[in-house]
Amino acid sequence: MKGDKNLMYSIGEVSKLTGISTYTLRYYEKMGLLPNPYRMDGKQNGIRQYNDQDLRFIQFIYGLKQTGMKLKDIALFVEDGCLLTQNDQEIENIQDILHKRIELLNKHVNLLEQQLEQLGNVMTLANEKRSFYLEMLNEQTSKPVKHFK
Amino acid sequence: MKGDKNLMYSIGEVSKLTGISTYTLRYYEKMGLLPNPYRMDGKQNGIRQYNDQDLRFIQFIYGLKQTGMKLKDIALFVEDGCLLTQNDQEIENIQDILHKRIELLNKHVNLLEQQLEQLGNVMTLANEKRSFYLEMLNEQTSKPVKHFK
DNA sequence: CCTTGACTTAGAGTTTACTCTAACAAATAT
DNA sequence: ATATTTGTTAGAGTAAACTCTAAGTCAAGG
Repeated sequence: MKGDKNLMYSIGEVSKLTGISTYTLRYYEKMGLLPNPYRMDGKQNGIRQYNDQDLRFIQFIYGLKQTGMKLKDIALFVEDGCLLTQNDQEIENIQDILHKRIELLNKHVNLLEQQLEQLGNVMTLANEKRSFYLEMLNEQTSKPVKHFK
Repeated sequence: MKGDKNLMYSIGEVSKLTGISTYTLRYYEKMGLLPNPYRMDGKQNGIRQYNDQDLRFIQFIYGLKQTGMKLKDIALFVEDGCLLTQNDQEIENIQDILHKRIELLNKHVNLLEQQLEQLGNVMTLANEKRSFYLEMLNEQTSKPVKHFK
């Protein structure tokens, strides 16, 4: 709880803080990427209220998405996470759930490592090509310009 | 020309060598990601023939795509490249084209650097979460299992 | 009181990037 | 000679991931 402001945020505020549109936030919720947030009671019954923990969770999930995890895989990950908080589940299942989550994370970390490698390769190639173009530019400018017109 | 086999490849061979489907290769060509390849003359007039240089180009382009460059941006990049081989262009334009290509590559390299950073963050978080789950698993297994059933 | 603005929902529409189908041609295999 | 394979085209279909619309609720400001 250290450093937490214990504030609640509307979907609009979360949208501004994360850069994810409200459409997309609701869509992610529907798709099972985000657990159902608390809703206000009384007259404003139904309005979503996010806390700091929710916000951090959304940012983590978005990080997974941004680095190429499929929405369906993220949903799987989140689904298992939700089961962990259901105390009425049989205790034996928790081990299976933990194994599944660990496996999913392992799979993603592997993917990230591959991406890292490919990214490096493309950067090298891009830099090489850039140097080539820069060289061409130099040649262009050092020689008197020929006009064909 | 060193190391080149100077072979020609059909679209099917290119597909097998690159792992890109023939549908996708033709689609990329239509979208302007790949310059029009040579076609056979005579009776087999119309059949695409790719050489080693084409193959390397396709692989570079695919690398850009795989690391998150939008097809439209790749098309822009390629479009400018094609102009370079049109000798009837006015010479002044070549400098502009080189500047544009360098700018596009700079933009992409920046994007890649950002991705690299985000990737690192997500990996750290994923590893942390994984450790947490592993710890939970250990606690689970060291204690006698409680049955609620 | 009434407008403005932020929220709610279900569901329709859009964009991107393929992915495939249909209909046909030409070369190779049986 | 016929069947199979591999190619050609235009254009239709699909899946994922948004993105928006329509119709409505609620509360604060002028």
